[in-house]
Amino acid sequence: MKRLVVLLGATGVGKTDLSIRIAKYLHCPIISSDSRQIYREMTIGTAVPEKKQLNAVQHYFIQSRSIFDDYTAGKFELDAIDLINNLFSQHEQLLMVGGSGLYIDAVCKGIDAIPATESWLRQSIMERYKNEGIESLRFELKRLDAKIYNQIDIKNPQRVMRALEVCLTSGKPYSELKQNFTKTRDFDILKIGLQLNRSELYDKINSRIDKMIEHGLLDEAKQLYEHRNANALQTVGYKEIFEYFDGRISLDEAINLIKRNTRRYAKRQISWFARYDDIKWFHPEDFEQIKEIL
RNA sequence: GGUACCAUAGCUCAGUUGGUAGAGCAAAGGACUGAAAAUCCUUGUGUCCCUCGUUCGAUUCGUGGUGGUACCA
Repeated sequence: MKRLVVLLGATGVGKTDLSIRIAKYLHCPIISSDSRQIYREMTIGTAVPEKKQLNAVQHYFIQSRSIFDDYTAGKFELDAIDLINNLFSQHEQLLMVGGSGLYIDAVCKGIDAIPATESWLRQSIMERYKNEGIESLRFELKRLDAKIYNQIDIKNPQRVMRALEVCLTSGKPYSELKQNFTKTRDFDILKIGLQLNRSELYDKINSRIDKMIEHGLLDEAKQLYEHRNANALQTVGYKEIFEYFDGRISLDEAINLIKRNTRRYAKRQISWFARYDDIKWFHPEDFEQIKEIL
């Protein structure tokens, strides 16, 4: 059976460097499962691999979509599975690398097929949320789909809006479509997790942010400022700089906020990965030990 | 050196008419099937600076000290 090796871990832990070594060792390309490096307009703030690294190993999905594309985890599942099936005709093993938990799940266990929603509908639901508040949306959702109403976190506006949006586009209760069904893939999956102790990880994160600033994150953000409302730009490292451009905070404050928010993001990733029970954990320098299970 | 004010959670501070205390931020933990670097939830015991005194009881009042800030010299 063919095998997909999944390299995961919190942001800044050292996935990229190790992924190049693993890919060279396995003579295989790299499939990115990173929800932000996929956008071609963002480079510095998302810490895409260096040119040298991109040239050394064939990469897929890195900077392959536009921030105007409305890309989603659902599309990623379809695109990635398609690609993986093709690549398996030439490789025994493939390497997927990235820290976006939902994207990793989309590939490893699949997400339920749900009809695409129209963007005008989401717009109008968001308008309603702004004007009428969450209660009105909850009330309607409860009426349309009491089952999902009891399942989702109704304190979370995004969940309520999403559920409502699905009910309204599909004309069916969301609970009928969302079955949390785990697809069995016709390839094996090996999850390799990278771990550092918390203070070491936070140090690496902090110094990485300083480097991003040195490498011109401000210029990059300036280019993207006019598109700051795009989903893709709701991203740590950009939204704080936009606030600085708006004069709401100083540059120092923006940098400190980027560091803090990146640390929080890393913590959320760690929580997400903690629920997988099939990860083999390693220190990012432990290539020799990792080789033994490849 | 003198005078005034301050000293409470990692930080900024509130408060206790004397019955050992609580907000914001930070931090930690968690949820999460199409925005996911998003979004949401939960979590506050700390010699109330030290000393002696008054008191049944002091973080709260008083004395003395230590440190800080401001003004005066």
